[in-house]
Order: sequence, then C-alpha cells, then structure tokens
Amino acid sequence: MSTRYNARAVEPKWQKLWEERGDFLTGDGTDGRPKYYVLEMFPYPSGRIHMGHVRNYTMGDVIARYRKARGFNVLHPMGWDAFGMPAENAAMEKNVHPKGWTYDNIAAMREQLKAIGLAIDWSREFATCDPEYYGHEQALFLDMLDAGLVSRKKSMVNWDPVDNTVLANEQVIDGRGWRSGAAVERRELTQWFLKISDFADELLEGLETLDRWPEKVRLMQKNWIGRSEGARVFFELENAPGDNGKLEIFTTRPDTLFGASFCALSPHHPLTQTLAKDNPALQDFIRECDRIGTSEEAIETAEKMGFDTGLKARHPFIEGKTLPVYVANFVLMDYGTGAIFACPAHDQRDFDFAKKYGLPILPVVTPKDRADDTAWAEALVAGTEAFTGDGVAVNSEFLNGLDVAAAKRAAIEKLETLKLGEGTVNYRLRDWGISRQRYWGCPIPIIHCGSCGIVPVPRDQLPVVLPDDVSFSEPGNPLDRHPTWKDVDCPTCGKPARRETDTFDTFVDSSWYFARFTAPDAATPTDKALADHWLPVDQYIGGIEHAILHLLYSRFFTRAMKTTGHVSLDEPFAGLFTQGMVNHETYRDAKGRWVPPAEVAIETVDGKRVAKHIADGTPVTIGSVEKMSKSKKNTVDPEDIIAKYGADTARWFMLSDSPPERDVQWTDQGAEGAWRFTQRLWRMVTEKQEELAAKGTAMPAAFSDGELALRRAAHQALAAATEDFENLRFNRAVARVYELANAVSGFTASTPEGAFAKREALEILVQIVGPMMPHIAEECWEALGHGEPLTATEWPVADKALLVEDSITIAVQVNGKRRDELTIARDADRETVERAALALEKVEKAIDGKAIRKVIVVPGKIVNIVA
RNA sequence: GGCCCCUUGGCGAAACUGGUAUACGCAGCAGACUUAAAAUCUGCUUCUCGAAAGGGAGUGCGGGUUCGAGUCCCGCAGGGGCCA
Repeated sequence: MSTRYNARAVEPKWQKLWEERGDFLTGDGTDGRPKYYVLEMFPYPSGRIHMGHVRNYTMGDVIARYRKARGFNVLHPMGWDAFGMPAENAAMEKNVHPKGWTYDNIAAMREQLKAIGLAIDWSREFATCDPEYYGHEQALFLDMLDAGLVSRKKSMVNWDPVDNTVLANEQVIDGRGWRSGAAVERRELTQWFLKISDFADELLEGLETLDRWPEKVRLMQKNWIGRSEGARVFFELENAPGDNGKLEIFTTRPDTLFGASFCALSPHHPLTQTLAKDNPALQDFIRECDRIGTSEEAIETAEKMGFDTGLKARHPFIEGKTLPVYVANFVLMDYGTGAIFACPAHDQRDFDFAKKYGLPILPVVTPKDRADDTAWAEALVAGTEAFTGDGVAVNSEFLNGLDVAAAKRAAIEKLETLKLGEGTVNYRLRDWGISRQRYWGCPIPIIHCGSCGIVPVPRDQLPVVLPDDVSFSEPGNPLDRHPTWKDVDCPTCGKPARRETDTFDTFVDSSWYFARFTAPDAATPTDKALADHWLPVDQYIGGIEHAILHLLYSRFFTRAMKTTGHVSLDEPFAGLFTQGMVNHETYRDAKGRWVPPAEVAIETVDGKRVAKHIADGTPVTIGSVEKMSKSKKNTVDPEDIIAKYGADTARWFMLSDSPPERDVQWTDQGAEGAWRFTQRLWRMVTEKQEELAAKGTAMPAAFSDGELALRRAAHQALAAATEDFENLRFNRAVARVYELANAVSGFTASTPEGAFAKREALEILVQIVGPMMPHIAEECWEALGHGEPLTATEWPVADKALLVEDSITIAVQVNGKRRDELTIARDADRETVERAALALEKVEKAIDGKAIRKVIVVPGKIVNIVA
C-alpha cells in the first residue's frame, strides 16, 4: 500500500475533520479537567504570515496538543492586534480604507494560519479594532479613571511637523521622522497618562514571583523600572526671580555633596523657562538642546552643553559656599526633579561638563587603600575619568572615613536635621502616555465641555465608534478634521461640546486581550469567574523584542483591572518563553542590490558554495546570515514552503536543530531534510505492514534480546520526549524521534513477539510526532488501523521497567584518563565493579605496576583508579 | 562605561545534579540498487601520528579547585543583549 505521502491532499483532510469534530473548541472549563492556557503573542494583521509566525505558533501548538493529550482542558485562542499606523500608511499610499484593509488582511492571514494546522479555538477569535472589543476597552479606561489610575498632564513629545503627529522615540531616526523625513521637534502637549508609576514597587517585587520567566527578561524589566534610592536636596538660591527661592534636586549620591561644584537645570525645568522669558540667549540655547531629540540615548551621547544662568545656590553643608547654576542639556526633566547638583569627581557626565567649562573638580571619595593619596587625587583631576566606585569619604567633614553606603545614610540624616532635604526613592519608570493623534486606534471616551471641563462618555453610550467617512488626503489626524464626529452635546450640561480626538496607544489594546479570550462574548470586559478560572496564562510565547513594553504594560494593566474589579490576580503570565528569530543568508547582485532567496541558485564548486541568479545565471554574492526582513529581501514565504512540502515539514524544520530560544537559520537543505523525514515516516508505517501485529494484540510474555532492545528504545524515547515537551525543548524531542526511527528501521520482525514490539514502537513514534507534525501523524495513526483520531487519543505512558537496563557500560579511568569501558550488572556492588575494572588488560597496562593509591567507584557512572 | 548572556567537529547542535565530549540533523566521502539519474538503502566522517593494531591532543585563550571540569571559581579575548 506504499505510496508517496501527499501532504497537499492529506493536510486539508485532517484540518477539515478536526474542525467538524470541534476538537479544539474549549468549553467553559467546568468539565473537571485541569485547565491549561497556552497563548502566543497575537499577530499584527499585515496581510501575510512570515516564518517567525510559523515558528511562534508551531511552538504554542505543540504545547497545546501535548497538554490536551495529557488530559488538560486547553485554551488556545487566536486574535488580531489590529490597530496601528500601517493601516493608515496603506490608506495614504494606496487609497484604501484602514478598516477594509485590516479586515481583508485578517481574512487572508486567518487562511494562512489555518493551513499550518493549528489546534486553535477559532470560535474565540476577535480583532482589537472590533467596536465590541474596543468598547470594552473604553469601559476599562473609564473604570480606571474613576479609580484614580488616569491622569492628564503636559509632556514633551516628538512632533513630526509634516505628518502633524506624535512619534514614538523608536520612530525618530537621526532626528527625523521615519516616514516624512522631517526634522522632529520637541513639543509640549497635554496627554492622557495611565499611572503605571504608582505600581513601580509592586511591578518590581512581582518579578521575584515569576520563576517561569527568563531571567534575562526579569532583569530587563528591573532595569527599566530603575529603582534608585537617594535624596532630595533643597538648595537656597540667592538671586532667583520671583518666588523661586528654593531649588529642589534629586541625587543618588548625597555622600558626594562636599564635592559639589555646580548645579544644573534641565532645559525644560520651570525655572529655566522663567529665566528664558527675558533672555534671548537662553531661549536659543534651549532650542539647540531640543534639536537633539527626546531619547535618553541621544541626550547621553550628545556633547555636554551648558548655559550659565548667573544664579547662585547655597551649599547645604558648607556655610558661605555658593555654587553656580547652569542649564545643561544632559539633565532630563522627566527623571527625578529635573535638576541636579554636580560632583564632577564622581560622575562622568559632571566630570565632562566641568572640564569643558573650567569648573572645580574636588575628589571626596577615594579607593579604600588610597585614603591619604594626594597624588591619586591629582591624577584624577588631571585625567579624563571620574571615580564612581566604592571607597572612603574624604574632605567631607562629618562624613570622613565612612564608606559610600554609610556616608549616604549620614548625609541624608544631616539633611533631614537641617530640614534641607530627605531620603527618597526615585524610579526611572515614567507614567504611560497613551494619547496618539491618529485615526486607526481606540477613541478615548472623553468629552471636552466649555463649562463642565472633562466629562467621561456615559457608559451606556459606549462604544465611541470610529467614523468610517474619513479622508487621508492630507496629513494630521482625520478624526480632528472630520466635519461632525467630534461635535457632541455635553452629557452633563447639554451644551455643545467636543469629543476627544486622540486615540489610545495600541499597546493598550494588547494589554488585556489575554483576559478577553477567557470570555470573548461577555457583556462586560471580562466575565470575572471565567477570567479567574483561566488566568493566569500558563505558557505565554513571543519574541524577546516585547521583553519590556508589552509585558510590563500587561502586568500593570492586570493590576489595574484587579483594582477595578475585573480580575483577581496580579500576574497575567505564569510562564513566559521568548523564542528566537528566523534568519536566512543574504544575497546581493553585482550592483549591490538585495536578491530574494527564491531567485538564487546555489551550487557547490570545488567545495565552495557559489550562487547565481536562476533567471540569467549572473553571479550573486552570498552575504551574512541575518534576521529575515523585507528590506534585505532574505525572506522565505511560508505559503511557498507549505505549497511545496506541506505544513508538517515547515513545522518540523522550525522545531528541529536550534533550541527554541535561540535564532534558527532557514536553509533549503534543512527543509529538504525535514521533508525527507516525513516521507520516511510514511514508508515506515505503510511498508512491510505484514510485520506488524494486529491492532490490540495482547502483550506476549517474553521477548528476544533484539525485540526487548526495540521496546526499550521506544519507551526510552517516549519518556525522554515527554520530558522534552514539558520543558519546551523541542529540538531534543526531534532528536528522540530520529533515534527511535533509526531503531525501528534497523529492526525486522520475524516472530509474533517481534510483530508486537514493532507495532508498539511505531505507535509510540507516531504519537511522539503527533504534536509536532499533526497531519502526517493522523494519517499514520489511521494507517495503523485506528478509528479514533490521534487528536482524541491520550498520551501514552512509558513502562518504567523498560527504562532501566540490566547491565550498563561504564568508563574506567586511570588517573582521570579514560582507558577502557566495562559492561557490568546494573546492581553490581562496589567491590565487584572495582575488581572487574582492575582486571581489564588496558587498565593494567596503564597502571604499569604503580601502586594503587585510591579507587573511586561511582555506581552506574564511572571508575577512576588513582595510581 | 556598568550589568547580563554566549563561545563545543566543515555547519545547526547534544551532554541529567561535576562522571565515557560530539547524541540527532545538515553537508561531505565511499559503496549497493539502477541502462542512467533521481529517490532509497548501507558504511565512514573532531584533529593528529600510524598500513593496521594502537597512541597522542581536544569544548575561544590562560590559570585554579577536584580522583575527575564543556559543566564550578578567577583573569583575558571575541560576539550579542539591556541600561547608560
């Protein structure tokens, strides 16, 4: 009955059957099975899936199918992160409506995802641009507003003067808008904020409980939150205008106050703004600073610049000493208080600044072993680097002799006594600005009334729906330009008022979708009982690029939803897995243009790989291996691969070779290899079926050595692969499959016992393959005579008795060097093992008559003879 | 600059808790089958000396701990990430 395995015919057959049977529909969770929620980060509907999606969703699918077979009630949903700029760009470039473009893309991508054969409950699907979904999001926002978790304040933004829109920092490239190319300006805008910083400590402490998250991600979030202990210090100003008698600064190094040589204000500090009013030179300076952009990195790497305000600040500890006050470009308004005192000897930025403007550098901390070393201090002042390490305070009156930590405490104590400051904790984490001046996003449900001020849209009027009749012919926000949409009567006083025309940052949409999946049709944002049943997500899978923003926002949102009564937990994702990227070689033609892999033919000439154009044979240069990207054209289209080899092959290749957290390189040979294995598996099951015992044959009482070896191989592979699935080590599970397949291939059944062993091994093989290549596994399962699909079949259990060998082979070392090996009964005692080891000819030769000083016997592992 | 991670054959990689380094795959080589090719099957494939038997070296580099180190510790180099 052996024919070639035809994936193109077989895969749709099983996909149809699973759907008809409703195999992947999740009930309400009340059937008594333990729950398991597996989720992959939902895709942006760009219109086409890419290999990264295939890898991501295949991993989640293996987990979903494996858990289902293990008796869990699995929730594995799919949806669309459907708001965002690309839809508006398409509208501008191709004259299509964002809505139509998005839903068309969703339809196309849904079909592509379905072709991968994912075990997904499609009945729960939604898109974040569905008015139903974003209406609930608006309700959540209003709940948060009521709970005091929302604020409205002015903040600095990157403003693109051509597109008339705010840009995120990552959309500013070399100071220019990524789309328009216009020089980006810093502007102060009034925006809506979610008070994530209220949760800074909680989000930090919560990281400790996430023991199934990668250490790397937890560390990144910890750094991002950036908790630092320090002090606020009030400097009295001698000649400040108006009521600006005190300057409040934040410092993490109050121990270096005696080394202070100047104070510095952010260009956006209120005092700076006051001073600038009648100082054109300062106005020019501020403008120059603004040209650098808003990112910390840009500001850090820019050359230090300062402007002397002429103000003098009184030193809190030193009677009669005053410090000049500068405006400096490296001081951030958003961090601390927007003002600092500078100790050049012990801070690199202060040091660079002091050198440039000829300000004093006074070392007040020295390394512990250099306490009296004036030469060291002179060298520091003359050099180029500040000393930021731990040490001992000097030239600091009451702090002298204390180490940095003790000096900090003493300095804070003194400041508090003098009422000139206090110890405080500062966070790098800032509140989350969620206003975007864009059309394709969730409208912020607020009405601005001339009399009543800011009025929330009444809940019975939700959702505030985006208007369809908008134009993209000119830049700016189409909502703002719409002739009638923003005109509305004030819900409170009834007078004409105006809708908020900003929409939410799309990260808001993705901060709670995992909760909505637990009850996608609920009339409220969540059905609390169901959310509490299904959450947290047991295994979340996605790219490392979301290590901070999406994951931190979701953790915050979950807490905010708990505060507002929508869920009962703090941490939404119990387990997190960050998968690596899919890479491919790059190719360029003679003119340096990128060439897609599909247009390149590769041959081996004299052992070297040589590439040329398929079309005309012109030479192509093989470049480095990089992440698949449109710009480098080194992409492989999953649709092409599925059309050529089938989904199982693509899935198998994505799981083999590289560990899932690491990058994987797509190669044609690798894909060929995966395809060859599908064919081999099919042949193993369908050829020589006369060697197989009938289905359901009772286990014989005894087996020959060879038969027992095959049974052992099967059960050992099963036990190992089971553990690999538990730990998401898919590449190792793949290796187990190959090992077992090799064992089956090398076995010929010539007895009834052998026939039993071969069927047993083949069935186990197919079952291990099942979660990874579900279609061919079903086809094999059917060919083995099973009427019930594999999808509805329980995971097999390995026979423990077959996992241990009676006799084992251990290495025998002499002086730590392996000389021979020894096969001996598993339960042999130490003496027996030692005697057998010493009797080995090679061992005797290696000992060479020397006296044996010690024999180390580790049962089941090794013998080491020290001579 | 600080913190963190990584470095194993020609390549992707495996090695449980410190115990036979290189499983499994790819590529390559040789052979079988075939009129031929493809497909398939069998064998070989860390380096090195050797006809072989057998020996020596070997997990980026240099040290250390240990009976024993890919694995633990210290230093260095290269690559990557995050923060500055």
